[in-house]
Amino acid sequence: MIDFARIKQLYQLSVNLSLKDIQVLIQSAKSQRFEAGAFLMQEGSQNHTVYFIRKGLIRTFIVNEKGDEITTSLRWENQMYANSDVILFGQASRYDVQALEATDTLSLDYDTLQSIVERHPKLEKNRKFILQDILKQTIKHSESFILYSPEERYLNFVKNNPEILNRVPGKYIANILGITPVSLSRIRKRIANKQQTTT
Amino acid sequence: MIDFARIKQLYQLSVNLSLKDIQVLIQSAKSQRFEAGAFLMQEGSQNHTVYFIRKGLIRTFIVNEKGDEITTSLRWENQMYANSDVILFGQASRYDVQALEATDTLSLDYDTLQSIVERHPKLEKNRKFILQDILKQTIKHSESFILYSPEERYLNFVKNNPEILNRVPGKYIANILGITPVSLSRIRKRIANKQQTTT
DNA sequence: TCCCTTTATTATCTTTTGTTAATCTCATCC
DNA sequence: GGATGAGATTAACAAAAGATAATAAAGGGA
Repeated sequence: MIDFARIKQLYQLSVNLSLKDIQVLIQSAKSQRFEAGAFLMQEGSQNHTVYFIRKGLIRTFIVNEKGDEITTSLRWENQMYANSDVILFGQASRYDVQALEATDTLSLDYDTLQSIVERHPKLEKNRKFILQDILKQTIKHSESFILYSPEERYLNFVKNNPEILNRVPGKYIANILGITPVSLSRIRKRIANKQQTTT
Repeated sequence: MIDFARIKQLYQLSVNLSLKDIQVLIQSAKSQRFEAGAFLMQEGSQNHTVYFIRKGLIRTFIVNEKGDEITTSLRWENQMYANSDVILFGQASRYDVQALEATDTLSLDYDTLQSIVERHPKLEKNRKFILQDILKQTIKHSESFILYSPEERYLNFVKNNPEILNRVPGKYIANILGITPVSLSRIRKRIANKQQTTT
């Protein structure tokens, strides 16, 4: 039985998937739901799973020597998550991955995904597409630290991810911007004051 | 006639290139030399060329509103350079790319490279390999801003790129670390003082 | 070798951030 | 509805970074 909701979600992975390609993927993918607070993976794991988020929101964090949790990424609807430590660097995950809201995913083991792609060369283009897309985002993020001040990074974040602002505690956003929650609070105040003067 | 130096250089692109694959690439690649100070590309260009650096060193910089040059990347022997604005984002380059030393490259138009890869599926693995490698570096760079202080970033840079330190003006390194040259100077002093006290 | 230009360091001052802790706000659970 | 707890803001101080300018050092070219 074909689940049209699934198809629609998966279809957003890329522009040029044929119905047949989609079927191949769907048959291998598995639905998983994580309640708010549940962990998709934990530090030390070798979990090769690639997740596609149908609904919900997850964060990735790393615990530093001081014991502080540092959030390194947020992902939400129609985005992928794969653990770069495990999949790219071949090492145990330094990260924990946690659902911040009840989150519905489609998941697929990376090696399974690989073999499917190898047996279906047309999917290769999709893989490239996904890799490139992740690369684009990562380049932009990396560049933002070189080109912009913390305040500018915050303003850019607000502009580019307005729908996420009210779904996530600000302290996680602060981490991603490379600043402390206290500093983020001050930046917000500074911006508010500037706007007052302007208005 | 086969240029063995070229083969050796190209071979380092990846682990699993067959001699035949190498020949295909070599026949299409072109040697280009840039003297110190010369530009590989300039801001506004749509240059699709992918460069492989056989010898030498280049930097990528962007000119901000104030007119300052901000160096965003350095590349040297056995590394690739491709303009992400043009190739990934499909827009005119915001960057200038300049040789800091006399630099010998092998270059190939990206579209040509694409069509070669499409005609020789075994090269696809290599493309993946290269994309993944760039992604790894970019992730690490991006993460360093979230996880480490400027001082720690500098120490990491020194540890990971000792051979580059004496080939590049520190102000370019400062840019890449996301700090000002003046601040880098102070960090160096701070580190020197700490070591004195320890010894 | 000497000069000139570029780069690095130092100084001074201002602004921002980090750190820690206290206070405030708000949502939630019993 | 009151208590609880997580998150945000504010305060106060120390540390670090930015900006600008002056000085020192180094490197390259004639």
